[in-house]
Amino acid sequence: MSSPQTGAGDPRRSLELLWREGGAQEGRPGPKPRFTLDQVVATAIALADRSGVTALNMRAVADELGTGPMTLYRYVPGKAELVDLMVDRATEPSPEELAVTGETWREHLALLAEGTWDGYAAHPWLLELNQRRPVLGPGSLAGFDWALRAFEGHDIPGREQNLIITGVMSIVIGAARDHLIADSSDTPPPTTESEWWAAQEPYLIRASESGDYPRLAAVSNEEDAWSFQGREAMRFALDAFLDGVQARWSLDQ
Amino acid sequence: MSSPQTGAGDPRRSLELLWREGGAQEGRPGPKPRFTLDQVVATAIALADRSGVTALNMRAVADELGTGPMTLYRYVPGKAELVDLMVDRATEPSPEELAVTGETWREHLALLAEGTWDGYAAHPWLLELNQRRPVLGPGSLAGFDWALRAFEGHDIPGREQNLIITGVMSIVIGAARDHLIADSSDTPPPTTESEWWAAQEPYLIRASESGDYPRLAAVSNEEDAWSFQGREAMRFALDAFLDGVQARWSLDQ
DNA sequence: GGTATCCGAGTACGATGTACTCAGTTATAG
DNA sequence: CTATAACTGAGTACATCGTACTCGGATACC
Repeated sequence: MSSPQTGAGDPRRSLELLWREGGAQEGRPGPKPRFTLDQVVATAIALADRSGVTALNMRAVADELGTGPMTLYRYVPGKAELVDLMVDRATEPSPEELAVTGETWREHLALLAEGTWDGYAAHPWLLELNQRRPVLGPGSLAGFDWALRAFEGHDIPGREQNLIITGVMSIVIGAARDHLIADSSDTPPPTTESEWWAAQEPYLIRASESGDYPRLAAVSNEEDAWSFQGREAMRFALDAFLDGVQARWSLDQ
Repeated sequence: MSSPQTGAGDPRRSLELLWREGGAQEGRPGPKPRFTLDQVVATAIALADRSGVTALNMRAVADELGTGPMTLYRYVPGKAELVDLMVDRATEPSPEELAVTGETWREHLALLAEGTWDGYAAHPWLLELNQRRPVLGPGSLAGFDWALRAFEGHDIPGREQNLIITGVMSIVIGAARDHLIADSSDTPPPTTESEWWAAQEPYLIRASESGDYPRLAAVSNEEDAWSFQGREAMRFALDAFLDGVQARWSLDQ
């Protein structure tokens, strides 16, 4: 029942941590830290990947590192800021991803969508966070900068470039939220996707038959009305959106 | 640092509560309940509207009602289920909204988008929730059924109707998340939208100047690259998406 | 009126984030 | 080489929040 909120951390602290390039401070008295910030963040991400967001708490991360809960506070000001760091790190495009570029603007944006989708598939806890405003770190900026490659050589105002990329991201995140939330293995109740719909079904049938939702009933009568996978839903909306974008600027692919 | 997760409640319990039409049980021994489930839910919504999701806890809701925390558990099995009820109630279209219909399918979907946007503006805590799979109650179904009116008289398969509506919702929610999250008045740190960006600015400038993000730097140089309001961003993506939908089925508006 | 049932409230416990403290360690100054 | 100063890691403890358990009292049916 408890989960962190991204961006709830003091943005100043999060940004400071995000942007200080692992600056190993030299020439300081005292022992060397036993861990690095990167290690802490990586451990927390691994834990979240494995056990979901509800299992992500300071004691668990500390256990994973073989230390006490309070030791973590030597590296991050609090849990909220740790989550900010996790998000930026998990959002960072890999070198392989950075190396790829779509042949056309449209193909590039499709790659952006697919890559983002894959990212959520690998780190479903990202979807479970309360993402408020994004904390912009090196990872997110690298991703955004890569996305902007789509428009190189085209004459589109920066404002519209932003709006287009934002639109793509909204579509991907929306579809991912609907279809990709893996009920983190060990959060009770362990309701799988099928159990979920099985529980709803009797009520939906009754609702259909009640006559209160005539259009819903009509649609539900069609055989495959609800039979689409997440990636499909994402592609559908994405393609329509990009069709519209293409027409709007008479873009040559 | 703590917040509820929608859909984390046992769906069976939530659904049962959602669909039992305030069935006042008659002829039972024992005193009459002091409150109704509706009252509890309405109180919780009012509290969340006023103070945000972090202030929404069982003790606070109980205080609001002038009773003890445990009394609430006579009406709901737990906080998660209460939140499910709140979501469905807050999502329910008002009678006035239900009465309106767009002249064209496109206008209807635009009304859907605007109405949803307004709903998030009125209940920003909806955006702060970890919405997992939706728990379908009378409110959500009524909203969906209303949305489906867009396609009455058109020959579009139900599956595509669903996909289109889902796409619209993704776009609205994405834009709302980016622009509408009102940092709930009293959650620390009380960072407003402008403070937020002010904190990020120096890092963004340094990032731009570092040369690591050349495309981002180019875009940021344009005067109004980031100057759009949320509703604008939503309309932009929505219009492009609907353009694409329209072309795809050669829809006559 | 007896009785079965249900309501409201109080007490208390477990989980979790984190403030505070202190002993031990180690890089630098002399 | 030694003294010093700062910093690290760990432990203890408290506040918050969800909620299990329990019981006295009220109420409708027989």
